[in-house]
Amino acid sequence: MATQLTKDSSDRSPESDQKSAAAPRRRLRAVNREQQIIDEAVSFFAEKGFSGQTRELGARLGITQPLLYRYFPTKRDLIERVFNEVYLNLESPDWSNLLTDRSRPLHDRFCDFYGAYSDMTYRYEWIRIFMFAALMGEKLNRRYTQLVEKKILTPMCDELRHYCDQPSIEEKPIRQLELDHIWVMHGGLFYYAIRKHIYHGRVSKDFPAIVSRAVAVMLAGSKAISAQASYQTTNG
Amino acid sequence: MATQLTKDSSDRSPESDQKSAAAPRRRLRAVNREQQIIDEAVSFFAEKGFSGQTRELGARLGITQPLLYRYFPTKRDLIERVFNEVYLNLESPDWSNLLTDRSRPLHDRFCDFYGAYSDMTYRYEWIRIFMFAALMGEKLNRRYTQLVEKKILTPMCDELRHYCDQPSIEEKPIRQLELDHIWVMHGGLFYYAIRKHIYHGRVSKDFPAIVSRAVAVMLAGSKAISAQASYQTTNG
DNA sequence: CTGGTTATTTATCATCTGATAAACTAAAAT
DNA sequence: ATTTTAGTTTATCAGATGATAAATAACCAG
Repeated sequence: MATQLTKDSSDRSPESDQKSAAAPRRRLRAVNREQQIIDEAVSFFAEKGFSGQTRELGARLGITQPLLYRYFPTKRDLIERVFNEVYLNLESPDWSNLLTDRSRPLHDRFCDFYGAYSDMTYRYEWIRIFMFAALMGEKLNRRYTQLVEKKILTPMCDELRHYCDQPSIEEKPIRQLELDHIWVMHGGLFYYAIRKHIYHGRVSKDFPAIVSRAVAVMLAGSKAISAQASYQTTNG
Repeated sequence: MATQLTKDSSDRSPESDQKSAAAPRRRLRAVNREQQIIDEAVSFFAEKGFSGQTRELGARLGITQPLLYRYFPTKRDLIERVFNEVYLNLESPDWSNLLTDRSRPLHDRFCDFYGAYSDMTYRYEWIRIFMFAALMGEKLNRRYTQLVEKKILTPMCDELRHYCDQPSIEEKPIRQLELDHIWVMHGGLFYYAIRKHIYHGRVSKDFPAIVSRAVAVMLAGSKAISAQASYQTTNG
């Protein structure tokens, strides 16, 4: 209670007549200001969640809160723009090319993929906004995980089948259980970013080493297991 | 203003003389009411997050909002009790006994552990409250992950070393990278619950099958990898 | 049945918070 | 220099929200 939001305007004496230091209210072109707001909003909402208040966002930008409403009709509209900003990059890259180039060892392909993928998504802002959105019940997350299943995990699955001398996904369709198996590795690596950026826990810096080992174990283990009948796809 | 808080007292006609249906304001003993509030608060905050409003919580309980403040001085106090309720169960069970019983196959031990562990933690309320708390910056999560590392992952690591004919953790201490390796499987399985309860994504029902396969692959893969020099602990 | 205890409600406060309208002013146009 | 445009602030609203005090009534003891 009584958490004063009024900043320190009270303890700034009215005698402070330093004109130059007073930051003479610079004006930006609309397009620039809008982008500036979005950029700061990404950082702000990533830190505070979407219940963060518009006045505080304004303060971080050095502008007043009503100015936000010149550029975004509602807070919700601003949030949608933030989603776009963070999410838009995801459609663009075509990971499957990286994953399915069979002229290279599978281990290397997976490692390189996670190098690129983690650069894009294992970031403080990305991870946290993604999780905040998920907890809010945004549809964004389901759409994204479906995209991941289609564009990343399914190709991975096919390559893994090939690696283990098993029929391709065209010959034998993928079951959810098989996707979930790949999800364990994929989610396990993603969880590294969750531990880092959401739990603020201690994680080793050498993420490529984690990836390399996880991939190596997964490949070797899958090959060994696929030799046993019990883990084969049961339809046959 | 004039958002009527009085529930549906307005649209209940004064002629409704059904004494029984009118729910004549039952009183509970303080202890029972307190527990009832906590139980509902767990469900409520799990769904809405901790920015959920006390009036809505009261409505779900069929009581007025000020009554909450008879039992909990502030909303924060109620939240702390919710943390306790969800978190308290964690200290009690001693997983290491289950994990370190070398008279049983390691695969079975790991599978049984995840059966019990998931029953406790892969629940809607637990997962979501845990994630909400983490995003709020609560210290609960770091404490918990440290507990997991100490009580679960470290024993697992030791058993895995033994399984791969490597020196015990007493002979050669565990590095963070090695913990992170186990974290990939552990977090990967936890991520199944995240996909289910936070993303509301499609997951296969047969979680034990996922565990069994993930464990089998991890064990076989680790054994295969440990034969290669490149993935040995480098100090030696 | 009566009176006391206390669980519960009603009424209300103070502040927060998203949003709007009008005044203001820096920068561009003439 | 003057006018015009448009970026920004000041003032303010309406509803939301955590919290408090006093009134009410259900339950229990005698």
